[in-house]
Amino acid sequence: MIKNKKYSVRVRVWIDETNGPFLGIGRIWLLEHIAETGSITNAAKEMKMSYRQAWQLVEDMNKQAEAPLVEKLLGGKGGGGARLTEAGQRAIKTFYSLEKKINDFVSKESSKIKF
Amino acid sequence: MIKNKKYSVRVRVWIDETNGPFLGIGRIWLLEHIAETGSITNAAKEMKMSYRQAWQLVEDMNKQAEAPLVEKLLGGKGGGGARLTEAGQRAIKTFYSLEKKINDFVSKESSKIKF
DNA sequence: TTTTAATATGCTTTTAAAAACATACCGATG
DNA sequence: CATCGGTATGTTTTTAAAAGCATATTAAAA
Repeated sequence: MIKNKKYSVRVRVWIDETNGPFLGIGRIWLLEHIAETGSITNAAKEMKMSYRQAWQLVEDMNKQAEAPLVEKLLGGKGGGGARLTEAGQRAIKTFYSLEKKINDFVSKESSKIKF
Repeated sequence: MIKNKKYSVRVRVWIDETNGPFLGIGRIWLLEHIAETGSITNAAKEMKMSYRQAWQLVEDMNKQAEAPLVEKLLGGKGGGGARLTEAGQRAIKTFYSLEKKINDFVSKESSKIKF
C-alpha cells in the first residue's frame, strides 16, 4: 500500500559561545519583546513566561556577549525598565539574516529529497 | 572592555510529515541501535531510555513513513526482535546525507559571521 | 505442549524544568 | 523623603515528560 505522504525539512539554528548556547530563536523573541515593551517584566508577560526565567535568559545573554545586549535601568520614574543596546539590535539582525540564509538553502535541498 | 569570544553556529535538522516530526537525529540513533542489537529492548537499554518510549517512537516512525522502517518479529526462538526494513536503512542514509549538506553549508556561513 | 524472551500496552511513580511566590533593592521625581 | 513599579534573587510549588512497573500476547523451536 502506497501512502504518498508529504515531507518537509526543518532546522533550528543556534549561535553558541564557548560556555554554551548564546542565541536561539526563543532568546531573539525575548529581545524583540523587551524592545517593544521597554521592560523584562512586560516582555515576560506577553510571552507567557515567568519574569525570573526571562531575567535569567537576559543575564546569560549579556554574559556571553562581547558587550551586553540588554541594558537594565534600576529605579527611577516607572521603577526602571530595560532596553536593547546597539549590540542587542545588531544581534537580532545578524541572527535573522543567518537564519534566512540557512532556511533558503534548506528549502532548496529539501525539494530535492525523495522519500 | 573587549571580551573577544568565540562563536559557532549549530543547527538541528528534522524531517517532518504532515502529522508532526518524522525523523530527527534521536530517532536515527534509535534505528541504528535497533539494527545493531536486533531488538527494541536492547536498543533501549543501550540508549538508556525506557523500552516503552523506544517502542512508541518506532510506532510513530512506522506510521508516518510511506512504508515501515522497522519490522517487528513476534514470538519465536528468542521471543522475537526487530530489524530495519529497506526503507529503514534508506532513511538513515538519506537523513545523514541531508544533515551533512546542511552542516557543510552552515559551517561555511558560520565563518563569515562577525559578532 | 512447554519454554522462551521480546513485543504490546495500561497504570503508577520519578524527576527535572518551569512557574509561582515572596521580598529586598533601586533611584528618578512629585 | 515617600511613592512607584521594575529589577534582583532565594525558596516553594506545579506540571508535563520520561521512566518504571506489571502483565498479557506472540510463535518458533526444543
